[in-house]
Formats: sequence, structure tokens, C-alpha cells
Amino acid sequence: MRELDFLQLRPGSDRERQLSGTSVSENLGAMAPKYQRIASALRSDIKAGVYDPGDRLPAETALMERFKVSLPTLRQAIGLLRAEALVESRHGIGTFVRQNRRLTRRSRHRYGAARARSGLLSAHLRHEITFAGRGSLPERIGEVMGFSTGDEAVIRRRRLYDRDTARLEEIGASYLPVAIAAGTYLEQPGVVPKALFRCVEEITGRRYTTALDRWVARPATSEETGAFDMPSGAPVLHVIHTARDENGDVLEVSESIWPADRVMFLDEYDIPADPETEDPKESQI
Amino acid sequence: MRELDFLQLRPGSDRERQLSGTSVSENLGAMAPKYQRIASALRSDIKAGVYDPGDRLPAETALMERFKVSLPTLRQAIGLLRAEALVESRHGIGTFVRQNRRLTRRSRHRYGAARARSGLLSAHLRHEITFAGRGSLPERIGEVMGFSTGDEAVIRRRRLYDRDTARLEEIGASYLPVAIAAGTYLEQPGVVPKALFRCVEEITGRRYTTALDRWVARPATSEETGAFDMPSGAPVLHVIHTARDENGDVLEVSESIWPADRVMFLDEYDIPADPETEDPKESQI
DNA sequence: GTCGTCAAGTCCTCTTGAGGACTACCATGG
DNA sequence: CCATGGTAGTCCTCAAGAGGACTTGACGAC
Repeated sequence: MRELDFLQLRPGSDRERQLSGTSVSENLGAMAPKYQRIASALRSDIKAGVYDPGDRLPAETALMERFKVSLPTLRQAIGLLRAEALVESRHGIGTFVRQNRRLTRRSRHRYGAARARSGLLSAHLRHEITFAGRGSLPERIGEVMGFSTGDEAVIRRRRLYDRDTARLEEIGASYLPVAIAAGTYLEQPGVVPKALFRCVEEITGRRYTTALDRWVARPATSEETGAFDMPSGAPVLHVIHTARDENGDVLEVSESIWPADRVMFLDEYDIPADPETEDPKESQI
Repeated sequence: MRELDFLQLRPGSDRERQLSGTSVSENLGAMAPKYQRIASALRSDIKAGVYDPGDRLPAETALMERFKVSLPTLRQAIGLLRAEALVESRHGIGTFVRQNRRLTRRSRHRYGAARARSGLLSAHLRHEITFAGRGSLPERIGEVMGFSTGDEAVIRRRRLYDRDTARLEEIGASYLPVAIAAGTYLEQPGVVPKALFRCVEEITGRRYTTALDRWVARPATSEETGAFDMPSGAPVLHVIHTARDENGDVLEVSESIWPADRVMFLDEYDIPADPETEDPKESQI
């Protein structure tokens, strides 16, 4: 009954649904569809702390009653919240508010930090090698490596788990040219004694000199949604990292994938003082 | 009729729906729900080129006929593809395959490129100032700026459009401390004569020295979905950029927002040669 | 020729109704 | 005490149908 105050605005033309332009984010037009208004109401409740992270939302039947709508409509509303990774539904149990603390990662500190210490990185993450050996390059990797798709390479796949929660936090893989890694212990499973790039440097005698990272946000594959236990259609962050020696030859290509809603990246750098000549076509970030 | 070959696998327990574990991405279990199988079939068609980018998919009624399902089920399938930004539905017209070319941006070249030239950046983007003047800091900005939420600052909001397609490609804003920008032409609307940070450097006599970028992918607000014309629930990339002088005082905080599926970021850098001492807790990217 | 009206085709919202599958809890029997 | 089975509560899938809103294009009136 109370909820009707929220919903009973009479239907009007869809033209009236348009936002007035300067509206703040949560300001849906008076006549947004029911499912959007329901989602918005629940979103507000969650933000207001009516339902705290970890809490169970009322059952679908209860929410149907509360908002006076049919099941499909209600589920459509919940579907929005699920797509936003705000809630998570567990079959047979309920719908829960997710706790979306983001892990903070630093990009580009990979090398600096690792050169300082000789051990492995990521104190709070457990490193697990899921595969090590020969394999053919996926298209996306062959492209940036300058090899043909299907070419062989030494591949090391890894998964990183949070030590506390045991939750999967990152999926990754490193691709090494056969000329570099063939016949070495890099083809063997098991965690390597030190950061992978140091192993490569020792084995080859060449040094990691320049890097190019390609960042993309894309919807998760079904494999990833399963592994990360994320809603289907939710995005992941995918970075492909290419490391070269001073001659510009590729030493390693590695990729890492995170659920987009669980990470935040910090990137700290110095701003150059002197004018340089660069491609003027680039836009500012 | 033909499609039945694809769909008629008999229903079974949900247990059988589980992926076998090592399956490749497109390998749905035999008994995934209808809507998932339909989405998967359409996805394959699109990848196979049956429907090219820009093409219109058959109408809902035609697809209902083809897959022998009801409208809600079909729409659920289309909804998946829409969430993946693979297709886009236009009310009253049809559902179209999206052409997902990503604009390539370089992060961190902001300053290098601009110091070289004295003009504005972004030759292929049209810069538009949507607001300039005093305003109170949003929470997310006040936090990183070290000010209280609600404090006043000089705010310049901008929108960047593709010159060719006239499509909105980026929403951004710069926040300048009142002590720096009050009373200057930075409070006035209109495009500034050169890159903003050069204006600030000239006005204050201080120099942009260090920067910290915070990257996050998050679902778009309703305002953003409207402005970018993106499906609701789709993610945006949001970066908050903090620039400081050599004393560590904030000169400017700026933020930029892009639809996540339309951009790709390149980040090129040199790998340091010498061991340094850094926080060993950081994980590798 | 220009404008407005109309109709067809399209996607969007919402309802009612049914059956199934999963989980947790509890009572019962061993 | 423990295992088994039942039951209630929950979310998941799907159908059939109705009305609405939007876009386009054709037709007719002016």
C-alpha cells in the first residue's frame, strides 16, 4: 500500500519519461517503466542501508506484494540490479546484497616492486599454476606478438585466489616464444622460484626494457562468468601486456583478467616537464 | 523446423547443465535454458557473418517463429545479447548488430603531447564546454582532493564528440580549487586557449609534477546511459585524475567517463632497470 | 509541392498462470 | 546419535495474450 505512493503516478506518454536534462543520476522521469522504478527503489533501499551488504532481500513473492506487480516484472527489476552486480541471486535460497569492496591494484608497479625483492609478488593472493606447457597462440595474443595465430608457444596459465576468502580474483596467462622457453623449467608446472620476468631475463640474458599494456573492458565469456561466479553479461577488465627487450623483440606477452566490479586501479606517475614531440592526434585522457 | 535440431534436446536435470569444466567458451551444456541457447545461436550467426554489423536482425515475431518460443523467452535471449553490447534494439525499428569498433586512447600521453604543441588536443574530437563556474564538489572528488564534500570549487564540464559521426564519446569534468581559479577566465564558459593544465600553470606559476589516476569500471548511471545512448546496466570506464605540484598540493582533479565497450587504452612505458625498494605487497598486474 | 493523416511493422511493457529445481530445516525411524 | 525423507520457501523457466509506443512510408487534402 505504501509503495503505491511511489508507483501510482499515472501512465503518460513515453515522451514524458525523458529526463529533464540536468537531472541528477537517481532521478528517473515520472513515468519510467515499472521495472525501472522498482529497481530504483530497491537501489535506494540498499544505498540507504535498509538492506546491508550480505543481507537477503525479501522473497520475490513478498516483493511482488509490496510493489503490486507480477512476477516477470519484478524479476526484470531484479535483473537490472543483478546486471549492475549490486545483488546476487542464489537459486533456492534468496537474493542477496553483494559486498562490492574493490581490490586496489597498482598498474605498472609490477617490475619496480619485483626487482626490489627476489621472491614472488602478491602477499595476500595465492598463486596457482593451472597449466604449463606448449600450446597454440590465441588470435588476440598472436596479433600483438607478431606471430601467426596457431603458432606454438610456451604457455603458463595462472589463477590468483584471495588467501582469506579463497575467492578467485584473477585469471591470467603468460605466453613465451618457443625460442626462449623451450626446454626450460618454464615448461614445467609449478610455481617458479621468482617473478616470471626475472626467470626469463636469467635464461635469455636479455632484459625487459619496454612494455605496452592494452586495456579493454568487455563482457565476460561463459567460462569466466563460471570461474568468477559473476552474473552473465557482467564485464571483466582484460589487459594484454607485451614486454620487449632493447631491440624491440618480444620476450613475453601476458594477459590478466579481473571481474570489473571487484577492482580499482591506481596509476601514479611523474608529469614530464619539457616539451616533447609526439603524435598530436592523441586525445587527452 | 530446422532450428528444432538445435533446440530439441530433451529437458533434463539442471545438474546436467553444468559445463564440463575444460569446455571452450561457446560450449553450452546440452540443457542450458532455451533463452541461453537462442542467444548462443544468434551469437554464432553474428560471428559467422549471417548478420553483419549494421544489419537488422529478423523481427521478434519472425524469431519467435524460427525458434518456436514465446515472446518473453525470445526477448530474454535478445536481452542477453544486448547486455553484451552485441546488438542494439531501436524502438519501432528493429534490432541491429552493433559495430563495436573501439577508439584507441593512450593514457598518460596527455601531458607529453600537449606540452609539445600549444593548441588543443584531440583533432578528431570536438570539445564542448557544457558548464563552467562555481559548484560544490561531489563526494568522490572531494575525497581525493582532500577537501570536504560540498566545498566550493571551480568546475568545468566538457563533452567530446566524434567529428565524423557527431556521437558523444566522452564526458568529463575538471575541478579546480577556488584559490587557484577564482576570478580567472577559467570560470567563464567557452573553450580555453590551450590545454587546461597549461592555463593553470601560467596563472599560478606552479607546475604539474605528479599525477595519480584511479581507474574503475562501473555500471552507467541513468544519466550516462541516456547521454551515450547505451543499454541500461552497461558499464562505463571512469578515471579520476589528480594532478599535484612539487609540494604535493592539488592543482586539479579531473574525471573522464567513456562507454566501456567503445574504447581501448594503450599504456606504453619503460621498465626500470635497477632494483628499487617498493611496497612488496603489491601484486603483479 | 507541402503538409497532415493513416496504417503497417516494429519493439516495449505487463499480466496471469503453470511447472520445475534447488536449499534448508525438521521430524521421523533406525 | 545419525541418516533418511518430507516439506516449505525460494528462485528459475516458459507460455499465451493484450495493449501501448515508436518509426516509416504512403496516401490524400490543401
